Amino acid sequence: MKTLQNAIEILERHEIRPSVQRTEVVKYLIEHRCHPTADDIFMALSPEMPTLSRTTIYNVLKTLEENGAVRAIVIDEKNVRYDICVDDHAHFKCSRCGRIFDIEMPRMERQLPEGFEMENVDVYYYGICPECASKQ
Amino acid sequence: MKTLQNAIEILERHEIRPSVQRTEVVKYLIEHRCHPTADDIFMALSPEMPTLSRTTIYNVLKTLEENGAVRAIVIDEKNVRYDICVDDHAHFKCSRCGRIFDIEMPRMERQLPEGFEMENVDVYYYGICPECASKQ
DNA sequence: CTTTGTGCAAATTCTTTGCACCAAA
DNA sequence: TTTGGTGCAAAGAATTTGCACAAAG
Repeated sequence: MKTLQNAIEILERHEIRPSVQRTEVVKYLIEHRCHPTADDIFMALSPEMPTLSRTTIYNVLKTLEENGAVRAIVIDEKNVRYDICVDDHAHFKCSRCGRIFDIEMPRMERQLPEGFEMENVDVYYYGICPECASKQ
Repeated sequence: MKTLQNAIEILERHEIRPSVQRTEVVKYLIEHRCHPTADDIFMALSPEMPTLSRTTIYNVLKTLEENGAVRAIVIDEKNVRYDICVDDHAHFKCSRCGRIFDIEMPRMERQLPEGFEMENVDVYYYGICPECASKQ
């Protein structure tokens, strides 16, 4: 399983010490590119790490986000979702099945008004995914 | 005060019965295009309507959103913000002062993969607003 | 009178805090 | 031996639910 090495590399590249918990969270995010919530991650890791705490998940995700290793997705009104940072991409949320898909970032001419300094853009599409569209 | 007439019109256009509470919420959203939260609206209307309940604000906003009269903005991780639906526009959040600005929607070539049916796009910019940028 | 809207209190959910303990540099 | 990381229990904040009463058609 080389995802482990991969996870450690990501942490080190972002100057985060690769503790067991942090490594496991990153590993999970690499293997599950389905934009999990903090609780999804907790529930998934909890069985193999019985003493794991939700607080730790929140701590880890906060650290990862502050250091640019993950990206918080707020496409959902309920809870925040997380995505390992790779290339820049947009998100598509299917309003029928609720799944979130990675979508190529649209090329857009950024014509911000005078004086606005942009650091980042998030693009969220809403609609029906191919699967839901086909069945009905 | 013709905002009242305006508010009633908006409600009727969306086939929502213009109760006092609904009309007041819409009036507030028309007059305050600063993307308030449910609580902002509650706090603002509460003094003149002492029996008003937060539940009602949530109910009203839900109805308005379901009928397309307002738009929920989830640019913020904490709470949902609301915007009266007018033309299509993007949002810019200043990471220094936290204010949210309306920005012209960027022209973008939407090249969604085969099969995805788009209903809506949200574009959220993050950065520094002119005011914060000028005062260094 | 039947349906729709309002609002209180309580419950729920997601996230954060305070603090003590453990581990690594 | 000091700093950083983890995790429990409790607190906090935003939103929802259940239910009863009020209002409108």
